[in-house]
Amino acid sequence: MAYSAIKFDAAVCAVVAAIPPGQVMSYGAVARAAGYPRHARMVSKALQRARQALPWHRVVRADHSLAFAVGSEAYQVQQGLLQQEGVLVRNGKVTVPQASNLP
DNA sequence: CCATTGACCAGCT
DNA sequence: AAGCTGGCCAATG
Repeated sequence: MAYSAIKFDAAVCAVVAAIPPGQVMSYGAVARAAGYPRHARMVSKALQRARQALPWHRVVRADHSLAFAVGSEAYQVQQGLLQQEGVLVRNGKVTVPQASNLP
């Protein structure tokens, strides 16, 4: 099956849009959920291409650090957006407050 | 068409 | 625990 950037973008778009607030997902996880296990790096391209209002800030690295260089504009923007969602960024790593209650 | 680049990841030292 | 290495695969020059 040939790779189609359109379908890939659509799948990534859907997955990212489905990430609930206060939650984050790694690029690899998004790629897998979209059906493209090895395309972690392509997710970034897809997000750049997607001009829609996607919650791209909920996509972080597998080690929970932001994908941008520390101190860069994008970094601060993402951090701010996450903070609005209730996600804190400390020591270069995202930290989600208890989003679920214990049963 | 070959070489370089990336909003990455898992494994090893 | 923290850093390095190779692998990955499409986009770009």
